Amino acid sequence: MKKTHTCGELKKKDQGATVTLMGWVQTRRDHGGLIFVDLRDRAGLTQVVFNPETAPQAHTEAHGIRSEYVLAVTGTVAPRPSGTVNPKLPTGEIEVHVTGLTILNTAKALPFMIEDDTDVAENLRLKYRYLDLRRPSLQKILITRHRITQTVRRFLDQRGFIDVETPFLTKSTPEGARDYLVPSRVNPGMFFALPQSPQLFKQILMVAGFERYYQIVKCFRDEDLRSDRQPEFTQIDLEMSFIDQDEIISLMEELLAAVCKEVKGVNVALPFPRLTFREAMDRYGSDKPDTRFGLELKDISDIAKATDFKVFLQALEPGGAVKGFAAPGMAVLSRKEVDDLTNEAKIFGAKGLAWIKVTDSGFDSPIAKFFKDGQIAAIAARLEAKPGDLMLFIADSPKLVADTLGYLRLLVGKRRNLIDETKLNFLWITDFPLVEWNDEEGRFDAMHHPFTGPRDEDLPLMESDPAKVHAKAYDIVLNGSEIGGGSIRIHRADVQSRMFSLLKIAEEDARKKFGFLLEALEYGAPPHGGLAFGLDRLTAILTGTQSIRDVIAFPKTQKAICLMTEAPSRVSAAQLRDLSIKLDIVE
RNA sequence: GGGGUGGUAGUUCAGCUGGUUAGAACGCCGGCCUGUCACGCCGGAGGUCGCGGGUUCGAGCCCCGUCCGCCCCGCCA
Repeated sequence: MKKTHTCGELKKKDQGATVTLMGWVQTRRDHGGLIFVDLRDRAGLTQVVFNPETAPQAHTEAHGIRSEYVLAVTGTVAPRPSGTVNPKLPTGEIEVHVTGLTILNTAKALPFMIEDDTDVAENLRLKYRYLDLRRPSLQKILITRHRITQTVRRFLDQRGFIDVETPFLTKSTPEGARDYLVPSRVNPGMFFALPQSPQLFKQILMVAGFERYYQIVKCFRDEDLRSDRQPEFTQIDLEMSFIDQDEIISLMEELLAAVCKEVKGVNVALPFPRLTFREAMDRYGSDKPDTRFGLELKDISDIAKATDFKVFLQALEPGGAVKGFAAPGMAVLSRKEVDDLTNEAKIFGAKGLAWIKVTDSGFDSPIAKFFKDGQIAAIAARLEAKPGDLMLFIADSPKLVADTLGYLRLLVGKRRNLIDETKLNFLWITDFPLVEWNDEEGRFDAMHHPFTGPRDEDLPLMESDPAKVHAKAYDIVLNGSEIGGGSIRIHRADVQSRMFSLLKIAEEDARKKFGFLLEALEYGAPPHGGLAFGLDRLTAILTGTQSIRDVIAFPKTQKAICLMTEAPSRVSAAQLRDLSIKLDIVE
């Protein structure tokens, strides 16, 4: 017996046809006489009918059917009697009058129901992931993910990119995130690392002359999880030779446009807007701003300096900033609600949240007494605040001000429903600093990674004023999420060694860690650069889901555990012995 | 490492100020039902109140510890 159709495709025009469907029992409605079963497969639902008069044997067998039994049914497609058409189902005009039933498998009573609008605890969903994944909404997401990767592969193939696999068992590099380590049995005491990204390999492929490389590939980072971070995640990774930043950016815009066209049917406008890192931080307090709404931050340090408000004055002294924005319509907030906002600000280490309500008659604020005539009005003008608005201010170091206000801006945007969820706002962030100061270590760290090229015009500053050097690095942001990033790489060994000395990485250490790349750069490395997209995040945004766990078939919990397989787990003493590993755990 | 939040029937939840036998809905099981699609009607079973300790005459409820899920800070590009 073979299935002839899916459960999602039969229509009125198929009436009279003899068909065989195979699928799962969504629901059974037993009327004593007639039995209705909604049969489900990945394509949809079809109602099949067991009639005791026309098919007594099948009807008798159908009594034993339960939810999620796996059935093969053969029967005739018939239009539904008038008045019983179900407009909610694509197949709702027809039903299948069953003549033959085979129960292919039974199912135990389920831990939860297979339906889209479920609110089952996520730990149960993850334990029984195979049941969770039966839900059409999750299947739809994974199918969309498939369509995204297919579109990407087609596009990149057409543009001359070669799919090359790179090793998963590779070399640990202490920079960046923590590595997942894999012990080498045949080399006792030695470890591979799972790649945080194929970064070095794709550069080597450029040296090898592949010119255009791509890979849709798993990456591994042993850091704490978030709703948009899994320990293993997928990158659309690519690298090109003989190109500059603008060429990569416009090609990637075409790629993203093709993806949006395919999965959303939307023609996104090209080119995408660009902001420099500086401008993004100044205006939005974030290097991945959500530009679907306004509420831009304004610097009021100059006005604050002239007030008598000690909190502002003390923050400004050591090079701090006072910034704020106007939260529309939030002047009605109670004292408690404003206190709640203050507590949100404190998450980021803010010592407090200054606020001024703008009313029809003037201003209302506990700090008003510290301001001289006209100062509050000047601030309100700067923030373009209107009566009914609540002006919010943070005074602290520039980084803390940006982090806190960037977060509050998002919070207000969400609470005031200012975000148009139908928008797809792509945005490039460019001109990142090459390095950032690491106070704890007392040296500069690479902002992107140590192979990112400095802007040509900034090269002379690498030794004299490193903080002022800009990188040929770019991030792509979609609706406030960083969905990708890349850079033009350093392809000359002399620039690379200046970079290492700037980062206080000794020549010898550099040789030990990535000598193979440095050596490769000495054998005719072409100028090259690339980018990697976070496929999981991109898919999450395009499918409108909150957590990337929903776009990964078998995700891990916040403790990096797979509840279905119960990985990670203990291993046998023999396995450890093979690997020359002794555990040091207090039981 | 830290902050927040949740954990009571298979599931989602309610459970008052600590007080008799821990409830509801859905699901499940049995019976009835020939046009349902949230089928309907009747009946029934089902509880380690996450786990451990403490306070108390008495704990689902209070205290301490601990485990797990989720959100976040740190971390991570």
